Amino acid sequence: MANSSPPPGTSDIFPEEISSWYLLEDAARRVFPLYGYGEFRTPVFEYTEVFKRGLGDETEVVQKEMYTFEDKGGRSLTLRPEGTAGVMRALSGTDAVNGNEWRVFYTGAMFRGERPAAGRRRQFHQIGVENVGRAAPEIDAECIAMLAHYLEETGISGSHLKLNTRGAVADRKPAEEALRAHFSKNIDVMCEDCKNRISKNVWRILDCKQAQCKEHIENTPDIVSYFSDETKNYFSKVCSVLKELNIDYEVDPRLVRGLDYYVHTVFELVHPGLGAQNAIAGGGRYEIFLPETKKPVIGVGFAAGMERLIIVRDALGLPKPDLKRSPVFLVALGEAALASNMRLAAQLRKSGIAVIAELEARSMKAQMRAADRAGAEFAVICGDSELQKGVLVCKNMKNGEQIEIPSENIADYLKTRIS
RNA sequence: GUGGUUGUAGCUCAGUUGGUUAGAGCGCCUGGUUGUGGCCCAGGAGGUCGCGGGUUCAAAUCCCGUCAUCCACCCCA
Repeated sequence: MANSSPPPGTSDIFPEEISSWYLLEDAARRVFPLYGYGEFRTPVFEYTEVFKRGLGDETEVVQKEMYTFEDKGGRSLTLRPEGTAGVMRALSGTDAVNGNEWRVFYTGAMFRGERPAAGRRRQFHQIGVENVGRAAPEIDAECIAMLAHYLEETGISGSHLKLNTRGAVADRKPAEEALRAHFSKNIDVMCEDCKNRISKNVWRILDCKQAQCKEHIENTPDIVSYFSDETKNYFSKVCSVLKELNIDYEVDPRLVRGLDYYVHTVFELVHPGLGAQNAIAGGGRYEIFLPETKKPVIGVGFAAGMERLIIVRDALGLPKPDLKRSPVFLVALGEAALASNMRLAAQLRKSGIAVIAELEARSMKAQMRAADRAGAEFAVICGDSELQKGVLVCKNMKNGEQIEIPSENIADYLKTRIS
């Protein structure tokens, strides 16, 4: 047991647990194309700049959670901490910059150098969706609807949607000023983090959980009043479309997300089945400035945490498909049978039957035990007498019945009987 | 990065105020059945007690350090 564990915050996924992952990926590949989204794959590492300019220099993620390294050519590269920035980088070379719409989804590993906890890993996996190039509240709402649809498809129920608006870029300044003015009155009694946040990212103070900050957060001025009509109209349109689509949500004016690129709609899907990290998915509308474009690339999207989805599925007691299937075990008694079984195994596999063949000619008892453990539906027994007669003994492992089958018919016999 | 928790066999865990050859259940192997699994019975293999140091006549047990785990803070998926 000495060194069998991988680096902190990473995990091995053994074959017996992989079915949960297939289930989540399969659901994504089924649902998202129904909305016109195609799968997109970007590198797991990018130039460090891609994330700095994408997520914002002052964000937690960029400041202290990125896995950054220099390659042999002296380039600063970073393991992607999230999926959006890379997709934007890729799409900035397309007509998305002119407002032509792209609909893509992705799934893959992300990396953040945090202390592991329940539902939080250093290498974790996300399924994400991006609608790029167009801005319309209807798209935001459809995106959320698609997330709800996806979740339904994975069998997860009982999650709760929180919704908020961060306002248009132009609206930010006045709101930020107001917040700063409000908090600066009491900042000396607030927590260290908040003292830091007041200059770097006032918004984050809103979801501080420290007791000494709570009361000052509670009497925060109504931010909405600082927003323009454009922002208010945009947000109320998102809400009304969600209502039309029968999607329940709760407007949470404190919902602030940690990435700087968000504008207008932000949302988070939380579930009680998790620990303290109760968000299973989150997203919103964003604008990302790229050096090679004059206008920002715009879009709306979300990402769901696959580990967290699996935790919730397990907490809900949802079944995992059983993928362990080795319906036929070839028992060999003696050297001649061993050789003939190798040929038989190859033949059966080519006709689509999953086979485990004995490779050492151990005792029959050991082989039968192995067949049982492999979950075989049939044990096909071959020894000298069978070779002489040109037959194989086929034993049904469920009911114990066994029958001699002419060797040339074995594939057909098994094919019609295995489930 | 900051707190706390745990670390004994492949797995889940016992191990009494420090005291001889460190245990159980499950799993694994062999036999009971000269060519028949699951149940039962008998036997067997398997442990640097996370690692390093210290205290002691004596350490799995006490102390320090370290690594890893899990959880919380933070942040987010």
